[in-house]
Amino acid sequence: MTYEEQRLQNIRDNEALLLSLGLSAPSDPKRSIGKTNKKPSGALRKTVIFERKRKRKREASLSSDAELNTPGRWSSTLVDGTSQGGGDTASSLRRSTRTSARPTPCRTDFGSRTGSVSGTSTPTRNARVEKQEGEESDESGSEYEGPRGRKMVGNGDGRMRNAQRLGVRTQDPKTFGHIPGVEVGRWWPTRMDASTDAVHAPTVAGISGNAMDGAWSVALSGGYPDDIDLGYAFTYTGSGGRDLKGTKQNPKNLRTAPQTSHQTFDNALNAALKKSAETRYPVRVIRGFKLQSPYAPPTGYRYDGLYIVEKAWMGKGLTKGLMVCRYAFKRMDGQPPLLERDLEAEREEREAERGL
DNA sequence: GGGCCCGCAGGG
DNA sequence: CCCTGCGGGCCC
Repeated sequence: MTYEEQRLQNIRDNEALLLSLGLSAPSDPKRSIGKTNKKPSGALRKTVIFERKRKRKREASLSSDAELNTPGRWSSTLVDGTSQGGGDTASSLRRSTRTSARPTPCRTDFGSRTGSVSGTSTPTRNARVEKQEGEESDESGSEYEGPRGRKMVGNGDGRMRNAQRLGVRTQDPKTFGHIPGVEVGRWWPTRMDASTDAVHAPTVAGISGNAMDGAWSVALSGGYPDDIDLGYAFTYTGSGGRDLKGTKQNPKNLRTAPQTSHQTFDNALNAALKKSAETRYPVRVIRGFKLQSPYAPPTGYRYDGLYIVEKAWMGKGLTKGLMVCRYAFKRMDGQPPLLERDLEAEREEREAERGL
């Protein structure tokens, strides 16, 4: 079986799994917009069509604030919920993303928060608080007003480059549920910025959590192309099984690498999601631009709200038949609707910019 | 677009 | 300290 055959087979299997869990459609029929007489193969067909149409290129370099401000156009298609707040459009959501992304005033004690389930974690204080204060003091001209922090570091060979620096974190990411002050739909240009806002702390890892408490958040970034994303439900693949060091002769010290061994639930992050399937505590979800899905943002990363891990199991992965840990997620009810990409509108916008 | 090589959080 | 992990900037 070729890679592509295996991928499509896994997508079919994952879709069938979601179907068996009753996740093939939103749980509340009233929340479903439009005609939803989808055939079981509908989601797969949609995924395939979408991937054929989608451009992989990241639309704009993130060096310009003006470009940071244009994560792409959205349709106002409602996916699994009714519009909340009456007349709230996708554009207003994006606007609020920008205007509310300014870091809140520094607070050094996180204290207890309502909605926190863990209550036992002791967040470490960010050591760069003082250094960060005073930066971006004049934000009036900055369209993206989210967390910043760039510093030049050596590249090991005399060259210098911009380094990602975490901003001032005012909330504890090791808690369950929404982060106070962070609305569903908030958008960031990078993982580091999402980490600063405490929605998803790891800057590389897809899963945040531990085996004892469960998972607080996950990032969907398209690292496993056989996962399926229905928006209100999706499958997710665990971590591990990759050789990140390279060979002894050629140590790459990579952050990601092809899978070379089986994943297991002994992996702390995989165990965290397995635990979440037992506790049914909510997991924050962010979707990234590399995710092959109609629900992925065109650029950057977006907070899409709370999901429940409905099931954890082992399955065959895409690489050499190696096993992976898999999970089925379902979106909780009563949240703002998801945004669906409008590829046609994005194409028109690109052409309009080209014509300028 | 591929290769390189870093920064970062979190856990052991 | 060490290691892992669905990043990202910048080189060619």
